[in-house]
Amino acid sequence: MLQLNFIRENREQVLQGLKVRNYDTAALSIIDEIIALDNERKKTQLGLDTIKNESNQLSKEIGVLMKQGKKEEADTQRARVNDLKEDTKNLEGQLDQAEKSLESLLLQLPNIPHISVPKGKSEADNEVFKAWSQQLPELGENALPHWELAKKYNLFDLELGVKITGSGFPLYRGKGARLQRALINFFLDEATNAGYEEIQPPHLVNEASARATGQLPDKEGQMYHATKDDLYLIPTAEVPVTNIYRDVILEERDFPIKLTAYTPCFRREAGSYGAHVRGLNRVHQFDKIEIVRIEHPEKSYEALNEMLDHVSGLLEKLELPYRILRLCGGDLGFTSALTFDFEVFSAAQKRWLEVSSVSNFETYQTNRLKLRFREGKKCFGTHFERKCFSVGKNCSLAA
RNA sequence: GGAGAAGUGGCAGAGCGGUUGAAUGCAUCGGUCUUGAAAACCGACGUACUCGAAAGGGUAUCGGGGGUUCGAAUCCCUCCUUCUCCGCCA
Repeated sequence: MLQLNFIRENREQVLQGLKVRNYDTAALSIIDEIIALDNERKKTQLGLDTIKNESNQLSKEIGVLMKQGKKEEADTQRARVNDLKEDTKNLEGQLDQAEKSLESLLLQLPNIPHISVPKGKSEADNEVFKAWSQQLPELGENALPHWELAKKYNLFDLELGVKITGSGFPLYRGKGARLQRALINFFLDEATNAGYEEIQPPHLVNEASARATGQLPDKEGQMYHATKDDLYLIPTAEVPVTNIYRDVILEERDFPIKLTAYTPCFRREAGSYGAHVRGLNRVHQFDKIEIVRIEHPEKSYEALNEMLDHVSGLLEKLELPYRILRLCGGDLGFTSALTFDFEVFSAAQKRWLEVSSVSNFETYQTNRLKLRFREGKKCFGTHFERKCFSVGKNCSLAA
C-alpha cells in the first residue's frame, strides 16, 4: 500500500499514476476522499490524546492525594476522571472507525507505475522490450502438443492426478519427474551462484502472513484454506519468504538482501477452464522458483536490471527462444511499479507463453509488511523486487 | 491430547497496583583521553500516531486480544508461543 504522507505530499504524481492505470475521473476522487478522511482522523486523534492526557494527569494526582491521606479530594478527582471516560470511549470508537475506513481505501489503491510504464489497456499494448532476433522454431505437421508427448513418453499423468486428488494436480513420473527436479536444481543453483541465499520455507502460512503480503482479504477465494488449523497453502513462495521481514527494521548495512526459494504453489484458480488451460498450462499445484531482493530505494532499479540479466541468462543456457515485455499500465499488476514478463515461444502451441516475470514493487509491499530501514534516525520504506520462475506451468517440455 | 512453568527494550535481567517508558549490566553510536588502538570517563540510545516553523510537547506500546480500577508491566479472562513431564505417533 501507499503511505498516507506520500499521497498527501505527492497528490499530483499519484493522480498521474492512476491515469496510466486507466482510472477515470470518478475513480480518481478516491485520493481526495482519503485525504479528507485522514484530516478527520487527525482531528479525532488530537481530541482523544488531549482527553487522555487530562485523565492521566488527574490519576497521578489521585495517587499523590491518597498518599497524603486526602481521601475526599481524591474522590472528587475520581469523579472527574469518570466523566472523561465516556468521551474517551466515544472518541476511541470514532478513531477506530476512521482508521478502518482509511485502511480499506488505501488497500483499494494500486501502486504508482514507474515513469517508463507505457499507457495501454490490455496485454495487447505491452511493449516488446527485447525481441527474439533469430528464427522461431517450427515443428512439422504431425508434431504433438505437450500433453500428447507426455503420454507417449510417460512423462506425466493427469488422469492419475485426478484419481489421487482432482483435476489440476499433475503427477510427474519417470523422465518427466526427473526433468522437473533438474529444472528446480538448475534454477536454485544458478541463483545461489549469483549470490542468493536459498530458503526452504513452510508451505502453509497463518493468517497474519497471508494478510501482510496482500493475499488476504482480496484473494481469499484463490487460496486453499486448512480451516481446522486456520492455515493457508501458499500460492507462491513470496508469501512465506517475504514474511521473514514482516515488522522488521533493517540497518543500511543489511543491504542487499538476496533470497531464493523453491516451493510448490497451490492455487484454486476458481473460474478458469477451457482450451487455454489444457495440459500443464494452468494447474492447481505447480513448482516455482522465486528470487527476492530487498534493496535501498536508490539501488532498486539497478537491482531490477541485474535480475533481468539473470533470468535472460537462464533462458539462454536452456537455449529457449524468449522475449521480454514491458507491461503497460492496463496489464501491470496491482502492487507493481514496473514489471517485465519473460515469454518463451511454444512451437507446438504456436504462441508465446509467460514463464517468468520480474517486478519492482518499490515501497508498496514493504509498507504493508512494515519492513523499514534505518538511515540516520529516520526509518524509510525499502524497495522490494522479485522475480518468479515457474516450472511445469510452462512449455519447456514441448518446446 | 493431558499436567505444570514461563513470555519485560538489540541481548541479559530487575520490577509484581500509583511520580516506571520501565533499574542495572552488555551491545551499539557520538565525544574526551591516546601516535593509533584498548581501557577509563562523559553523553546518546526503541517504535507508531499526533501537536508544533523549531525548540519542545502529547498519546499508545512490557507475547496478542479483552476485562477490573481514578490508575495495570504488575490483578482477572482468553488466545498464541516456548520449555518440562505423561500419552499418541500414518
